[in-house]
Amino acid sequence: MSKIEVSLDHIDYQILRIMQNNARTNNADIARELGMAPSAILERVKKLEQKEVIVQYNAKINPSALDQNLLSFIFIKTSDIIGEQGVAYLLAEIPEVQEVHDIAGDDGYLIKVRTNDAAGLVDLMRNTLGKIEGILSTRTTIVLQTVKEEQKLVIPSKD
Amino acid sequence: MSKIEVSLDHIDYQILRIMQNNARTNNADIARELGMAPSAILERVKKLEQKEVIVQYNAKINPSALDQNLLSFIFIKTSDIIGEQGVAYLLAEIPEVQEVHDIAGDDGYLIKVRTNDAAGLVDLMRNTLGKIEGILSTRTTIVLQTVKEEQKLVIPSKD
DNA sequence: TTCTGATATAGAATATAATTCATTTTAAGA
DNA sequence: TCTTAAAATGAATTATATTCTATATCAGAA
Repeated sequence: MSKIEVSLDHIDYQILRIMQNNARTNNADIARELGMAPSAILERVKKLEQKEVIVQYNAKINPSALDQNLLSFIFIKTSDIIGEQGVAYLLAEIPEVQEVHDIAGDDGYLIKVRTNDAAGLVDLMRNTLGKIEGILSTRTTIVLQTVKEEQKLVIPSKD
Repeated sequence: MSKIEVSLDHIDYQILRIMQNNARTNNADIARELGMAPSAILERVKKLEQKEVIVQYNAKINPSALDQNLLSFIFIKTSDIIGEQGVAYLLAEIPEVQEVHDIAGDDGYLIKVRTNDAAGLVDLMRNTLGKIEGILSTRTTIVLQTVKEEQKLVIPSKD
């Protein structure tokens, strides 16, 4: 997701606000809500996609429906040189790893991992992380309960 | 998002896989891909929503398009009693706070925060977090670069 | 002011898709 | 085998997406 410089007007913001809340809202409904023609909405949405303002449409699935009940954050110290991110890319390839962040001050990464349970986490650390060259140490934080988990951005109310 | 016990078959898994990758895939396309009638897909998708397997449809927006270029994780120690989460709910109400997790071992929370820049973070900490009773201390980790950020779950390939 | 070009929108026409519903199929139990 | 419930199909209807052309809007140049 590259840094982009785009100019969005308040109609774009309204579209983003609607889409962020329900990505399956159809153009006709958006058009009705904003008092515009569906074709105009279609054009704007396509443009937002094309400018990579809208990156993706996700269905958020309840982890417990797939029996994925353990969420963990792991700090990982590596031998990666600053600016290089060899280990990071390896981490990013692991399906259970949802996020990989290069963090300041620790010569390392913070990753977010979802597994079935504690056994699954141990297994992942031993058999997957354990096989990655360049990991010097890890520190794991277990999530007991998630109170909020969204990726909604704050959208300006005016231009 | 409550814990749920549901029985999903491999067709449900396939639908979830498709929806997770593109929540705007229409029923007709899913039907074509799975070799079924659109009406059958419609029924299943509605059932998945109703059973709260699919929780929400999100549009993922590029943060930099909204000039939100700083991501931070903050560990927060509080005077919350175990089991009670007064501070957590206050944190969850802050729009810039995307996630609030109750974590093990630290009498505290881990939150994920998105602001325009460092000044925005300082402002948030001073004027918003600073006003919350019960916060004992904070430790902030700044994200320099995000290598991966998804919420896709690992979906079983068989029942 | 008047023209020009670029951009955005509306609105009509057509293509696709969603939705409903009656019928059929399937699978498990009696 | 019969019964029942759940799920799927396929046809019919309604709604939406998409395309296209004509207008409208606006900024800058003559």
